Amino acid sequence: MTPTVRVRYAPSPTGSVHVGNAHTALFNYLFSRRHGGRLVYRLEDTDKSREVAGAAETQMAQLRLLGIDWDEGPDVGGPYGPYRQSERADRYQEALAQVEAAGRAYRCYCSAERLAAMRAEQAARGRPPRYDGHCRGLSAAERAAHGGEPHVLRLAVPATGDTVVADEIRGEVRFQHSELDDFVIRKSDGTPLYNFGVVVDDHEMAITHVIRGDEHLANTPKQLLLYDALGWAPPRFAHIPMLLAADRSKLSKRHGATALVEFLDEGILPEALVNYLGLLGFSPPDGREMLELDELARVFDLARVQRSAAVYDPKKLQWLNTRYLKAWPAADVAQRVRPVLAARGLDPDAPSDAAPAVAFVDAVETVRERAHTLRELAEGLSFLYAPVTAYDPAGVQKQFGPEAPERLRALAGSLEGLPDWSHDALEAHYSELAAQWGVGRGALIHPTRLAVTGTTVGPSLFWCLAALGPDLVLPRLRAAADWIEREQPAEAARAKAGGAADAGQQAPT
RNA sequence: GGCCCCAUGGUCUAGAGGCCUAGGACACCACUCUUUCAAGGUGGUAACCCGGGUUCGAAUCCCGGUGGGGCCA
Repeated sequence: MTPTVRVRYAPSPTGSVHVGNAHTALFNYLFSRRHGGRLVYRLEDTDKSREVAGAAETQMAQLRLLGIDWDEGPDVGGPYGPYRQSERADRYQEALAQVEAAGRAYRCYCSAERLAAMRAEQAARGRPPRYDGHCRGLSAAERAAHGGEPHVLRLAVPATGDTVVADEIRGEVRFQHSELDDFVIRKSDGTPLYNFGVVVDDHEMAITHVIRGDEHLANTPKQLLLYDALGWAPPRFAHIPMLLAADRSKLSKRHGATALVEFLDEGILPEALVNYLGLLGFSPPDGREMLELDELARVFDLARVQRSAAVYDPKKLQWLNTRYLKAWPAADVAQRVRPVLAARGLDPDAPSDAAPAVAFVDAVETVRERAHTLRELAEGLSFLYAPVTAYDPAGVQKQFGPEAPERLRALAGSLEGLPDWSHDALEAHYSELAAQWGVGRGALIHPTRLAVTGTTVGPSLFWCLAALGPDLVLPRLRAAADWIEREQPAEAARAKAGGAADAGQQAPT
């Protein structure tokens, strides 16, 4: 009878969710789902000085955005609560008293000065800083003499022997007791230290597997010693690789976007982010690259988790995102892009210009071909739902030469009566005009694109024209002609005078 | 500084002694497609950190070094 797998994710509410934390949360989630277990969300909110108001709620919301949810936690409750460390003070006190009563810990009255002097002396002799056990040897009488003086509680670590961490990923890691000192488990103000708190929480919440970042491996022997002192059976441990920045240093704010929301704001799909995170430090047996949350959960296996830290690469994330954008049904993508459009004041159902001739999903279907993010998709879509308010400057230099106004007007005129506004008909019409006017198609196509979309990039021009429809295209063509004359009167005048041998030259700036 | 972990191309990784003249993916480069930009297609550059062992045989096992990271202060 193997007990139900119970894992936990225990963040501090100090800010928004960071990719490293999301990675840890994800691995815990995957492991729990894979084994039909339970995921516990525990708030490590004892350090009130670092706590940020509202951060706990924000973090939970952000994780849920990724599709990661939990079975027990501060917001959903559960049979092993409370799930906030700040509400568990009495449990820590009980356990603290228990270790002390069992004689596994002792009070230390050493002053800060004595400790500092000791460390200085150790440093001078090139020794590692370590408590010398001064108060461990105190007699009952000496102890009594200290009475109620301020003190800390230290764990009495065995002088000899070792503690072995049987890590699920790294195998057996051995720590000599002589390397560990009698570490403090209760501060002079009575509060427990980190290592003590986790042990109590993990035990009382019946956690079976502690899956956490590699940086905790070195804390594990201390925790194991604590389990022993408390007479509790320890859980299993699995230390997963940390996430590193491109320069292989620990990920931090100064390395650009590391907060989950920053990616989401850029238009990365939560599904793509989860997929990417799932591939850092883990790879499925079949080598597939595109796996959504449920598929990852199906194949997740601690035995396939990498031991070395992983540098996280936004480029690959973007590649995955692009793949999702193309793979999903257009209607789904359309739903995702609506809020992004709304944030820019655009509503496909209520365009601020005349209504385009294309259905929204169809527009998404086409425009998504060249988008890497929802943001780019929204940008690519905007010419359909809002007037062109500016022209790409580089494009203006190239395409809006002195001859442009006349051509644009002529184009508008010839397009005016066109009975068929389909892609193919428009393309045929442009080919004809180009031949008739003795110019290359590009000389017509590029200025038109700039005039009707404001940019030099986008889907096939003929698709754009058909999508916009004559009601939008004709006025934009004429408006662009007017704009050019207004902005570059000298050139326009010269062209009109007929002496434009150097037509197409750059405008003086 | 002490202890611990880690080490396959720029990055994520496959590889659990012969299947490896080391595979895939991202990125990069070239070509191609083309009305633009992407996407796509094709091809290419690029790695087992170093040194010793063990073995008939090592990317794979052992030891040492180096490098990176973490923890403790």
